[in-house]
Amino acid sequence: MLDIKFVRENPDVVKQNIKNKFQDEKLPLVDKVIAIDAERRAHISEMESLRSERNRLSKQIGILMVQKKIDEAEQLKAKVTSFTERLEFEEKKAKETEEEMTAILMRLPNIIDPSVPIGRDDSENVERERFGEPRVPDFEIPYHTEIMERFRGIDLDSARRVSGNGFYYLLGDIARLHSSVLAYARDFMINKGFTYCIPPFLIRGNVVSGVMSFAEMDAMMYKIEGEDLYLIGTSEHSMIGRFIDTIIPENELPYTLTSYSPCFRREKGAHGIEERGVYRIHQFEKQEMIVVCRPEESMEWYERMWRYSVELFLSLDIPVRQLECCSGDLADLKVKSCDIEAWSPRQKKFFEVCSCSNLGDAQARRLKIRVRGKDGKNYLPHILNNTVAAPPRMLIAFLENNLRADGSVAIPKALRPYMGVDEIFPSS
RNA sequence: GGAGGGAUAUCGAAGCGGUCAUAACGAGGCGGUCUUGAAAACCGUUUGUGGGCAACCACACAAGGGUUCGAAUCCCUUUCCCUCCGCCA
Repeated sequence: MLDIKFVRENPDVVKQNIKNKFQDEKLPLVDKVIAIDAERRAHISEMESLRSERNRLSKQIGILMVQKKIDEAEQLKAKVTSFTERLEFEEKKAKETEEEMTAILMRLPNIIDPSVPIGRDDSENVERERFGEPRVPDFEIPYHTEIMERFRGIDLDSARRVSGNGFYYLLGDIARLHSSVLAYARDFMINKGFTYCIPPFLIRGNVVSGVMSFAEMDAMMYKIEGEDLYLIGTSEHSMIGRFIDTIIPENELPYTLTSYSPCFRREKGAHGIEERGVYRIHQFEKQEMIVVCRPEESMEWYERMWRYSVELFLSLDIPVRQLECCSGDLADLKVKSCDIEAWSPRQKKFFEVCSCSNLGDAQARRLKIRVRGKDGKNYLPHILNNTVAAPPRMLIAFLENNLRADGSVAIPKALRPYMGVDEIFPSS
């Protein structure tokens, strides 16, 4: 969400940004929102002067009442009543134009960073760098569910009967691997100086609508029947919700948080649930990182954050690449974002396992999250988020990359303290 | 779940239909006087958002409605906190 003042003063910048994102259909919105804003301010001025007049007269009425000058007071009362209708009209108009303005502002994309590559859609995303050696072994790598089944590590049939498609039972070593990865990811971030946090897994409707659009809400969120509560789709929802409508003392920044939560997603719409396996599911667990920082530091944090993901995956012997989102593929709220993709020796290509985003001040403006500066003035912080690890999906990359010809799976050194063993063997 | 009490600035707290929300009164923070330095004392200063070129104005007393010429104050709904009872990991 952009600042209306910025749009008013820099309409050409806003329009060029829309063109860069190939959303030309939104171009007319810029002039429209500027016009509505002018109308809105006119109504506000009129409303406020009427209120000022009413306050002045009401005060006089009070004084007259005390002095028992009832007739004069009654006359003034009539005078105030005479323009209440006009006041109510201006109040209504001011509110309406404000809502119209906000609705349009929500649709205008955030100004992207100059470094973002210009491109129409995900096919034009840019590979920036590869890390590790993508290898294709000389034996065949089975589909990830098959690897898990060899360990008696997954039961999708029962999950379908119990909960439906998009859920899983993990068992034995595979379940332990899942927990180990989460615990390792948690400690990895704690060692980077992040504060570990376990947030609420259910949040209120007003928090949900604060952190996402209505369309996203409908496509993603599960609602608890008869309660004003939603299951979170990611811990980011409750983590950011924590700061809604607050003023943060500057000396507390940066907030560097790493949160754990289960994530629940309806996955309604475009992609739907992947038919086989644990690639795209209704329920998974995730370790996340969130940074709230001063605007001038956000790009530095962005670079640091995606590199943390790279470091974590390399420490588990999983080759990755950084894929930068081009302008057209970048979500409207984001200034810059990239995916960390893990190597799949089975598919002989990379697939998404982490998503790192710098949202600039857009999220803070929407949610009224402010920082009190040393000079006493408030400003909007920048907010970033990134995946540390989402085990069900990353287990695919883990198992494929650490699988040996004899069917056993090597446990990388970093994970051994959590797994207790160097390798795991399929059940006979 | 039942009964009662409460939510006002950084904190405590007064105000309980008007003429003290530019929020009394305390405390804390900041600046100053005094002091070799510190403490104490004294003086000053300390909310946010929006509109306006500005002077200034409007809005905000948990949130949202209502009554009224006028609401922190009265009424309704919701949320949170405290005390007691019941239930329960």
